[in-house]
This record gives sequence, structure tokens and C-alpha cells, in this order.
Amino acid sequence: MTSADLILAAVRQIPRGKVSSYGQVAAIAGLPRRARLVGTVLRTHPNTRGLPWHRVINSSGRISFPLGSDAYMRQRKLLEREGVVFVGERINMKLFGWPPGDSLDEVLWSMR
DNA sequence: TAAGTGACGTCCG
DNA sequence: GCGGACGCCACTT
Repeated sequence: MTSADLILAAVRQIPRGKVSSYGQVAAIAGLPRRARLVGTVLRTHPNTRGLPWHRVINSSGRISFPLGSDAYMRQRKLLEREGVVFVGERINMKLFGWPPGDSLDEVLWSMR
């Protein structure tokens, strides 16, 4: 069981139409403070079948690729296809973030 | 073995 | 919200 396996398993848990951050994925994989490793793993396993790599973004709610690059647009398109809405170049984590916020207000707001 | 490198995160001004 | 300074740590040179 390598850390890469743990990270891939965590990424696969992100439901369709939701997004998570590198740090979150690392934490879920049981590897706190290893956000960078998540990026490294996704980079070295680009076309693992069934891996929703596009649902992983950075903590500021933005895609971690240069704006306008092929990779950026590829990821953005995949997310929009699942119903994730972009406000400018960012995603509202209160609405699409996963795991969902734990405050009652956040949960109620996310389902209206 | 040391130094450089990030699909990153948090804090601060 | 933005950009810079740091911290972090697996990997590559």
C-alpha cells in the first residue's frame, strides 16, 4: 500500500458534481500536510481509468493550471459538464466543496 | 548527499 | 482579493 494508492482511493471518493482541494484529498488519504504529493501523484497517473482527477482543485477554489492552458480548459470543461458552476475563474466551495461544510447554515444553503 | 522543484497551504500586509 | 514569504515533503538532478 503506497501513499499513491491512498491518494488515488481518496480522489475516487469525490462524488460527481463536487470538488475537493489537494489538502483535503491528502487529509482524507490519511496524509496530512502532503498536498504537494497529491499533485505529484495526479501528474504521474494522468490517465488512470475512472479517476476523477478534475474534481481536485486548490484551496482557493481555482484550477491549479495556468489560465487558458489546454489542461486548464480540459479540467474546467469536465467540471462544468458535471454541473459545477464557475464564478469568473473560481468555484464556490460552499456550494460544490466536498466534504460538505459542517455548519448547519452551510448545509442548508447548499441544498436550496 | 545536497540542492532544486513543484497539479499546495496558511499567514500577513 | 492579491501577491509575497514561509513551511512542507516526495522526487529528481
